Amino acid sequence: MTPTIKDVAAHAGFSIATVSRAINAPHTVNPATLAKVREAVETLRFRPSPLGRQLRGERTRLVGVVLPTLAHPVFAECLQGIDELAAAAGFRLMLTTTQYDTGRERRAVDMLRAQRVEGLILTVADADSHPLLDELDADGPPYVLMHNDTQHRPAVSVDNREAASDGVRMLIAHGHRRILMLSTPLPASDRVRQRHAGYVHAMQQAGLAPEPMLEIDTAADALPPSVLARLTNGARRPTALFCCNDLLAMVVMRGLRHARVRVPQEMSILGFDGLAMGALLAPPLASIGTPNRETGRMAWRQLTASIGGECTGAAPRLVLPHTLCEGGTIAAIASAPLADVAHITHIAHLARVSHEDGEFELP
Amino acid sequence: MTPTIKDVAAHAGFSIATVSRAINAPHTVNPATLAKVREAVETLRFRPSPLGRQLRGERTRLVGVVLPTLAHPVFAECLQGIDELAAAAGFRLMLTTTQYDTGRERRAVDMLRAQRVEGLILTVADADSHPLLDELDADGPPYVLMHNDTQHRPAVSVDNREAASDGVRMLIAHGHRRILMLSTPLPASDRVRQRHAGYVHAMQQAGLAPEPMLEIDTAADALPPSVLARLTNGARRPTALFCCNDLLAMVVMRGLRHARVRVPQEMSILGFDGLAMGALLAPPLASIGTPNRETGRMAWRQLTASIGGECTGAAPRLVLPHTLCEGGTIAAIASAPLADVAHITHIAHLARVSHEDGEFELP
DNA sequence: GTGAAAGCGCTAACAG
DNA sequence: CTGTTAGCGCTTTCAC
Repeated sequence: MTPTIKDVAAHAGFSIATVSRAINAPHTVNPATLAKVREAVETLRFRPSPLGRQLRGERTRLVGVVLPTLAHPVFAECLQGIDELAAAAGFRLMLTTTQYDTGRERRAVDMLRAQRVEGLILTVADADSHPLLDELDADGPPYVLMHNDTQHRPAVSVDNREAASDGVRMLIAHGHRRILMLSTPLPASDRVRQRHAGYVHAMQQAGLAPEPMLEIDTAADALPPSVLARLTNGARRPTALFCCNDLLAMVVMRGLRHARVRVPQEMSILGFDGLAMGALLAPPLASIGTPNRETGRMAWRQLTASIGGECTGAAPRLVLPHTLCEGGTIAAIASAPLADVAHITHIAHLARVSHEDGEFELP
Repeated sequence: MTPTIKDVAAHAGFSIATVSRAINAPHTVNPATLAKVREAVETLRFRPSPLGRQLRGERTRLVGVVLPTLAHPVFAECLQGIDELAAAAGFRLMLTTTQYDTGRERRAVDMLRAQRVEGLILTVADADSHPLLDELDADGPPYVLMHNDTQHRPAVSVDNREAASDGVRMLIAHGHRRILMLSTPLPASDRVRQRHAGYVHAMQQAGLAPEPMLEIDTAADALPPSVLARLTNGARRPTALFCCNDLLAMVVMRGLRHARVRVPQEMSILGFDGLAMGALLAPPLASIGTPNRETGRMAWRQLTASIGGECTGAAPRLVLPHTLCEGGTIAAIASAPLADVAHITHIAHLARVSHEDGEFELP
């Protein structure tokens, strides 16, 4: 069996208390004693069991992470960011995924609380109304939402509304007037809601008519005829598509390719996520980038601030800057000038970064 | 504070022993008592602390997972597979990533062993010679390697050598004779070594001359002139490229596109990994697919078999079937017939599955 | 059927 | 500076 502090004490010829002190407060023991204890620790290959410490109650050095899925690179990158800092700080990560299922979210959090995690980092389906989070606020360990875009709870994310607005304004600045927003058929997350609000805002600001999101089935091999018709026929035919995420954008690009619609000549495409892989497409996908790794890192920092300094009960909301990832999927087109374009110019200050965050790692 | 078994005992008017029994062996207590205890558990919202149980020593229900990175979809998908089964079985996952760093691998395993995990699932840089694994064999908890392709240790993976051979044989069957294998500049992992061995084997079997792997810097924006020259000039000019992974294949495809080399007309491309995203490229990337989610699941099963049934000390090696993901990046070309093509025909039995494993999940 | 008590590995008073 | 002791939350004999 693995050696315990008792074995070390016996081997070194001291009490377990002295061994404990030698390990946790070396300066309080006699150097000679220290040496003997260290020697015993070495020969027995003793590693103090966190369980004993954890049971004593002070700190478990455990943090729970709850994510919808790892199949989406955005969340995998966030987790990567958390893990970097957590490992360096000597914390252990307990991970669960939920597949966007509220029941699984609850079970996961219950399990993690039972394990006495010191804090939680989580991405939930919808953060605005969520009894689970209310409970956490009331009597739970500190937590930080990640990628959830809500005003009412501690969270780290980009401003999805503003980011979407910026993207749509860029499309408008390129001469587009009929811009349609596309989304996945899943029930709207807070993120997607915010992105649509941003789209609506930018359109109205420019005096253009926003439309409801058009839902696309990403599982299908091709775009259904009805969708294709909506995209390519009639006076309402859009000249640009704003896709609520990059994977959707890629699926749509494939669908258009099969339908012989040229991108960007006949249709401009803007995605959201800034996946590194988008830069490898032909043409490279223009997208709104979110700093995923950095989001994970900052969520960690916010959380440890709450854990360490008891001062502020809840971490504040932290808004990280988004970026515009330029690509080849947006064409400038000639069109009637707008009455007012003053508000468009401010996007110039945005850094034009190409996929800053996600560098691939090759196996 | 969170309630303990003591609080429940006090509330119900029984001893903590009875409460413990009511929870863990309900049939051994008086039904009336059971009801009272249950009621107390409900009102206090008592959740037994795993820490107490874990300290008692029997089982921690903790499993450690050590991966090189999550930035690569292959590993993220594996983890997804593990998590599915682990959560269902009531196990908790402790995760660490290593960035292919041996030092971090060791620290991660040390930390997890200290936490008294009941088992480990890990992907290491190179499994064949690895003191860490020898230690685990000697006195550690059971472990299973995932995606590491080695004969000498418990592992779940595809047969990388055979998979690579199958892929190269397919290229040969399409008429290709000058086939080059491309790899990333990283020090070779056991996987890449096996894949190259498979390439060499298939080439020699067909009487063709294998060549050393050509290393490509995937971080660069374009292919360097020297590489481009090797790929496009002279009599040794290859007609097909076998890339040791899909991301590399995509980078190479972009490089060729920029150099105005048409795929597949002037160059055929075969990748390895079967990333779902490959199907979204133009043309869709042909690749050798690995069942990642299933690899994770099977690694879990192998591990729990070792944990549960003390019978076999070590789980055996498990080889999962690979698949050929058809795409549009391979062209048939006319070429001199081979002396012997009998050995090629056997690839017909391989399932031609298009990206069976990785369905995207959209946020 | 139930309770008292010991002990898992460790830390933190409190004595010596 | 070091040892003794009392728990942390829980399970598990062993009596009653």
